[in-house]
Amino acid sequence: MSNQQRPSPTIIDVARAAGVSKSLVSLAIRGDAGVGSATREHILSVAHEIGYRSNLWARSLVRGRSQLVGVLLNDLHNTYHTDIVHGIEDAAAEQGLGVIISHGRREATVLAQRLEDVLALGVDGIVVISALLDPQLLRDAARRKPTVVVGRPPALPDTVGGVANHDERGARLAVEHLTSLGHRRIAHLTHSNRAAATARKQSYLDLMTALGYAEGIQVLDSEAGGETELLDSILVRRADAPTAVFASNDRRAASILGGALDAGLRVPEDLSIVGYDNTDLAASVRPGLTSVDQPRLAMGRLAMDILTEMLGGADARHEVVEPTLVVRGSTGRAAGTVN
Amino acid sequence: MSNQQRPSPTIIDVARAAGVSKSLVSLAIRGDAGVGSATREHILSVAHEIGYRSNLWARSLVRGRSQLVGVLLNDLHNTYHTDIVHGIEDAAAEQGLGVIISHGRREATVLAQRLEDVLALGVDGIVVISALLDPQLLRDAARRKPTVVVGRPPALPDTVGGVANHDERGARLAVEHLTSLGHRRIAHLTHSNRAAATARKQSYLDLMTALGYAEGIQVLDSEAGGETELLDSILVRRADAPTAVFASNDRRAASILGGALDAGLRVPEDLSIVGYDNTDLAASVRPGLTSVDQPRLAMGRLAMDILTEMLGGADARHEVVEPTLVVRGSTGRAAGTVN
DNA sequence: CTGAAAGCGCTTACAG
DNA sequence: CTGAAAGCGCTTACAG
Repeated sequence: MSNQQRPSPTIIDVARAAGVSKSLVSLAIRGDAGVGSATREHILSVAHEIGYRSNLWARSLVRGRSQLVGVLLNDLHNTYHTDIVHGIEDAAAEQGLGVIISHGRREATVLAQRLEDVLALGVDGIVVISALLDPQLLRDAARRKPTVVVGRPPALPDTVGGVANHDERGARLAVEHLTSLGHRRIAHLTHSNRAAATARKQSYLDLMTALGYAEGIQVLDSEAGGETELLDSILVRRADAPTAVFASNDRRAASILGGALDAGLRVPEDLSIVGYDNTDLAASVRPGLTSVDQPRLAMGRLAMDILTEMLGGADARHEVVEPTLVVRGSTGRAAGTVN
Repeated sequence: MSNQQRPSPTIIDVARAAGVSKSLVSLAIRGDAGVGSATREHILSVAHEIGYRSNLWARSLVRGRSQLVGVLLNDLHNTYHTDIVHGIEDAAAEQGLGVIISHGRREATVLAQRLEDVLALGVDGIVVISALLDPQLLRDAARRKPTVVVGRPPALPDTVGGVANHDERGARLAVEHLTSLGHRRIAHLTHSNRAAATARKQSYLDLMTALGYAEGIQVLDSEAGGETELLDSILVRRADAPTAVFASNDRRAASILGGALDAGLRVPEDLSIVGYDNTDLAASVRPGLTSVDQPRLAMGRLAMDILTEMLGGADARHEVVEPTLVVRGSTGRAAGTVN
């Protein structure tokens, strides 16, 4: 029952047990070429035997780095992040770097605090998977340790690395898919005024206008009754009711899908729906959500690659990756359209 | 553009700038009562001015602890974990402890490696939110640092703290709900042979038998065609086809819900479905999933409370919490049942 | 190929 | 109330 922990052995204990000096133990453990192989074998086996483990604090203190990178998530809940983290971890492992994860519980102030915590912990670099952080905070962080952001903060300082998907093109894929199915009145359901959401909206507006469907434009605020408004206009069969909606993310798309089904509407017959991010949710609901997919694993790797370069002294750089469209059952031909 | 970081100031820099000795700086920063308030103010303002931040490595090295706890997740993807983590964080913050998160990407071997990494990092204690870890590994971890498991590993050593929900009662809630709606032929969709799944299955078997519905028992392996088998038997209207299914978790429940809808079945008219865990997914799909809810936030807090006790030298203890049932649209009266 | 010494940044007794 | 000294566990030149 007792949970007493005995102090873990140090290189001095190993040195004593192996009958050598502690510097030799240090060299042997780190695989220094100047140690005889017989000696090294002996020291290593003794170390293993007495359960020696290198003390990361001492090692980091003297070396001035920890071989650790901190990953900050906006929100643990968002499955969108998961693949990005995996990409980061894969690339980090290849560099012999460990990864520590922290998250802001969707609060910018909490996230800022976590950034501070992770920095205080002594990581060698930081990847922020969030657009929630203030550019000034990012700039400050970058002054302390190489920092890369995945996502689209309001303005990315050039001292901070960046990876983002091409939101304009993603939105274009969504709108083009719908118009190719014959939709002319396509609503856009959004809320946030973050850069990514703004870019998606603007791209939607531009393309609708360019295609000559300006009259079919309808921007709805998902947090201000936009969802209800949209569904009502379809239910009462208003002539200008949209036949399709492009939501700025899957969460909103799933929400309006649920609302539509609850109201007795058929999807996609009465309403086609496109989301953004291609999260788990998109595949879990019925009908499945057509959604714009960001190459998340690749984005994570890319972020870590940029960080690795910066760790090596290179300047920060910004990369933009191409989204693709994943078509599922939530989109179909517009009513009255001939195939 | 350049990402040069200047070395951060140490207490020696602060001491020099403030015109005092470095020990005094250390005392002042840690708020030692023996430092005059004027002196303390002065030192603190100088420290702030030159951007001093305490070096965690050095501090941990000399104090022998880091004020950090490691949280290990089976899988970042599982939203079930999120609230537990929040509970842990809330309780940890009250103790002035920081939290580091790591995860096993659903692989027991990866998780074991992460456990090792987190231990090597020098955390003061560990909370494992997973039943994936071998009891022997847990025992070894507990010998090094206080360890608490949330979930139900095959066998929990008494040197390891534990928090779990009462799976037998949770399963009972699910089955009782269905029988109260008139269901007599209730299938159980499961796969894993982990302790939690086994307990849920056994409880289902016991209750069905005790209620006299032994003939309505049908255990299906979700990974071995069980889902298809179940749906087919309903589609071909076999006399003994189940009218309801209790899935051992929400993921399986959502999967069979999707399959049922894809096959043109109505839920709950043709099939009632109950899940377990009450994850986000349960509320996102349509109809919403009736699901057994574990008090996750409370479980996280409880785990951290137990860890705090152990950090103070107390023995490990095991707690079991009560699940509740959240009813949504996926369950309804059995066909032919009079209300 | 091996050992003695200095030092990373901090905390902790211990004198004054 | 304040300062000089030792030491946490390690790595890194530097002699031998």
